[in-house]
Amino acid sequence: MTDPSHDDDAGRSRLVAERDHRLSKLSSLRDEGIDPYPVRFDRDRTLGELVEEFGNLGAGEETDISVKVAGRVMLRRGHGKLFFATVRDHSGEIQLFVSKAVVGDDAFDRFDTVDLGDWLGVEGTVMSTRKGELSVRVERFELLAKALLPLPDKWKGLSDVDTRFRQRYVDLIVNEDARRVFAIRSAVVASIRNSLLERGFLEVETPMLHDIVGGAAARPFSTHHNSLDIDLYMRIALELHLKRLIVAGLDRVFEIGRCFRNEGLDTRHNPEFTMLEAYQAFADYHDMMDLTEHLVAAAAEAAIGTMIVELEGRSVDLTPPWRRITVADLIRESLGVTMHPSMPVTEARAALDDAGVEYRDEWGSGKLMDVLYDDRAQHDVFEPTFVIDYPREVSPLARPHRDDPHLVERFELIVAGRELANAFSELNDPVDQLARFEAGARAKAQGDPEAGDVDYDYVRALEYGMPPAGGLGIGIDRLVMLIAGVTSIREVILFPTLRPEQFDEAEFRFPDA
RNA sequence: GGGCCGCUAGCUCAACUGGACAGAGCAACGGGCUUUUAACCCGCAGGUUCGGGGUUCGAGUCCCCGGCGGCCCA
Repeated sequence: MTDPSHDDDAGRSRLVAERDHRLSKLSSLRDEGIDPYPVRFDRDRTLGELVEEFGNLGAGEETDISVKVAGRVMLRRGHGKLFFATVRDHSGEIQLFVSKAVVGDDAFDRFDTVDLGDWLGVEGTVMSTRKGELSVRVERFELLAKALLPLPDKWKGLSDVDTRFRQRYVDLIVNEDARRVFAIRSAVVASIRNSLLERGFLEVETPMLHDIVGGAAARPFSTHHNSLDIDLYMRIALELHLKRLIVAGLDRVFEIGRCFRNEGLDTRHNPEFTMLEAYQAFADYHDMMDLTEHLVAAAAEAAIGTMIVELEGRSVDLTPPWRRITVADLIRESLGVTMHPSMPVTEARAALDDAGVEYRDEWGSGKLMDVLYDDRAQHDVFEPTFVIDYPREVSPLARPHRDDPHLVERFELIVAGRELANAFSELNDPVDQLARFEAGARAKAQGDPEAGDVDYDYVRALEYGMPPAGGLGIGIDRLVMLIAGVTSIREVILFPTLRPEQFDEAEFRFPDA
């Protein structure tokens, strides 16, 4: 390969030229016996801790307290025989004050070769500048890792969404808001986990590889196990294994885990996403509503310190209790139409015709009612609302309603027109469950790609007796979207699914060292 | 899958109804500066305008095909 220092930059991209320039800095350092990628650095505090400890230093005040800190160089300001640099770690930022008189001529020249994006370890004393900026007066510094590629615009950051998601590491370096969203995500998950553990729930992990499809209506990803020579599916839900544990007598269980659905990608769907499911013996769906209110409100409080969230220019108040309304009442309220799963199909179809909603011939009144709710009523629900009592036809794992056998004891939590949670009083009658599995299997045989299989082992489990139980599923990604106030699921998933990038291997060839 | 919108320097963006050599800020490079705060000042360089084809005296701009992305819909 050519020596970059003698290479002709003409005709090459600015990026390649800059990278080559930085590569030549690497070889210069190595020539001087300096390792540009040393093995470790002993810092004695984080930058956040440094700011916390010395934040009240008066302007111009200097200490003789020596510190060792590390961070990435984000800004640089040269003044002849003085450099200012801003370095950042995960916890905060600090200014470096690098004086030629303090570090000496050689080290000062070496600092001149430091690039934005480099990681530095420094040792020096804590001081405040004349303008009152907390700084470290650098006495020694060490390159901890060289950055070969330039950072995006130091002020505007990176805004191209494709690049932001493909190179999330760059997004997180330069976009404060991206860091904020993932801090919120971590706090939300921690809060939910803590809330459930406090209530006596046991956290479990169940298989992601399933031999049959069940627990939800969705198309699965298929894979193959070589040594057993069987096809397997990535799980589309957590439900059926967790309920086996309720059969087992585990009483209260939950899992926070990845599910996979082989569907399109849009602002609300990623092929892999995170679900919380929790099951509580001896409880019903009313108990699960109370639990949901607590989990969501506590998560918002923990993550952003308030239950008022801002979304699409509107405020949503998550303070419990939330409105509870039946599907039938909601349809009546927003469309002026009365529907019930027991109504004649012709009348149900007429209601959808009036609303301009399309349907299929094989759908019964319950399915038609659910579709009308889904298409015409759900989107207008903005404040947190439990929509309850769904048609039995669309809820194969939920228990029949205690007052109306055409309905099931089920709710969805709707916020800002989006479904955040789904829960039931769980069906624990093995005879009824088998019949519903078989109905689903018939639909699958007739070509419904989202229908599931008969899970005989699950029916067998029910035959051993599942206590009455309430179950709850919450889409964690959507909950984080709500609390963080973002409108795309890709904003809350660190590495969302993307079309693979095409690389040119020639761009990754390095000159001989 | 359908409709609409977009793709210009490493990043963020300009470029009139088709008109001259495609510009600017940041980053980079060279120089100056020992208290800056997106430091500043001087200088210099950087382009397959997503790709291909077409129309035209002339295309970043218009047309066609393709790629990638975004939004909306199913």
